[in-house]
Formats: sequence, structure tokens, C-alpha cells
Amino acid sequence: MENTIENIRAQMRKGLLDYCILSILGKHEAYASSLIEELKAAGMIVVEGTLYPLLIRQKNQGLLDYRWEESTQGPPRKYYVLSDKGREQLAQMDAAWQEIIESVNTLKRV
Amino acid sequence: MENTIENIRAQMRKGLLDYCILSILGKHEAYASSLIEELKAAGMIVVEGTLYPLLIRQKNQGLLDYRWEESTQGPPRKYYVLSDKGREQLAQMDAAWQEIIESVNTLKRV
DNA sequence: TCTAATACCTTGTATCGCAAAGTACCAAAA
DNA sequence: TTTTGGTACTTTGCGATACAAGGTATTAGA
Repeated sequence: MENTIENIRAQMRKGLLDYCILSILGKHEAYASSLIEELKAAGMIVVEGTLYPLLIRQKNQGLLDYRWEESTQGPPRKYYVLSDKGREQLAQMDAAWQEIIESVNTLKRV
Repeated sequence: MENTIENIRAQMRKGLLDYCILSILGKHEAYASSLIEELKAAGMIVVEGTLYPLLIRQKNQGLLDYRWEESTQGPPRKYYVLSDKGREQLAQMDAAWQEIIESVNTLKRV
């Protein structure tokens, strides 16, 4: 159980991944590798072995749909889009996220 | 695997508990039950079965020290205080938390 | 036809948070 | 003095998440 700054960050990221995925898909459809790129660019590192099961879970929960699309350079891609249910949940997560920020602020005050 | 708003919040809280505990102890010493009260008041619900192992972990990592203190109404209390190492880590966590907020903001933008 | 690049998926492991149950101390009532 | 209720600390078993590592499959180009 290491104690580096990287592990601290990784620990905090836990539980936010679902939210981040839905947030991205709320803006535009995407496939797994592109999600990883976008997350990495924002500083939320994720690896394939985390993302694929997560997408399957969200799909099974009815939050996502997907369609296959040919690529010009490689195998076909599985493009995910937000379902209506996913959009609802994203709205709830937006609220939950704001509340958590507020909770931490409250703890910091006083 | 339920999908309620409560579970969504619980999911997001994960990984922030360590940070919240250190944040509180950064302001004043506290014992477990008082930590639970303060966390609950701020909206970060925690139960004993979560908190005690967490405190033991942080103690074993050298982030906390504790001392026993008699109580006027009940068994003695284990008051935890932040160690120097804990203070360092809290500073790192403050930075990490700000970065995560920024990462989420980045994902939300565009 | 082999290789490199891209993309998707699975398995095993560690850890976290929770529910539930257990242990111990203290004070006041019976 | 024994019992009861409240407070506080601890442990065990379980479910879920994230990661590391390895695997499968498709395509383009050498």
C-alpha cells in the first residue's frame, strides 16, 4: 500500500469515473480509446482494463447505447451514446457532485 | 447493484473519506464518534465499520497519533491528532482535490 | 504473409466501504 | 449489588471498483 501523491490522486478519482464517462458522452458520442484520450487530457487517467468493464456495466444499466462504425485505420469502433436514462442519471450526478464539493468545503470551513 | 441517487452519492464519496478525515483533524483533534457526527453534519455519511478501520490504516501509515482521554459519560475516548507526516499528506491532498475539481470542469467544458 | 497499429475484452488481485455482530466501559436505576 | 442503557471501540464477511496483465480480432502496409 504505497503512499505516493499518485496513489492519493488515484484514490480520489475512484467513484468519479462513472460520472466522467457520462459527462463526456453527454457532450458527444465516443468509443473507448477516444474516451481514454479525452480523460487523460483532462488529467483523469484510466486504463483499458478499467474502462471496458465500466462501459459494459453502464450499458447493462441502460445508461448507454452503442453502435458499430467502420474505421479508416483499424478495426471497427463501438461508439457509445447516452440513453434517456443515462441523461437523467447524469443530471443526478451533476447535483451529487456539487453537493460533495459543498460537503468538502463545509468540512474545510469552521 | 442498485442505482439510486443515494448509491450514486455513496459511490462518489469513495476515496474522499481519507481526505475528509485528515481535513477535520487538521482543524482540531477528534475521536471516532465525533468525527462521524461532524462528517454527517457536512453531508458525508460514514458508519463505524468504515471509519475505525480507516483510522487504523492512517495510524499505521504514520499520518495520525492518538491519546486516550477519560470521558465524563462513558468509556474512554481515543483522540486522534494529525502527525507531521499527516500534515504533509493533507497538503498534498488539498492540491489533488483541486486538480480533480479542475479535471471534472475540463471534461464538462468543450 | 508477416508485422505494427488499433480496438475490444477477460481474468486475477487488492482495496475500500458497508452491514452486522461483538467487546468493553461507565453510571444510574432497581 | 446486579441490571440496564448509553457510549465507544473493534472485527468479520461481503459486494463492488480499479488496475495490471494478458488475450483476441481487424486492418493496412512492408
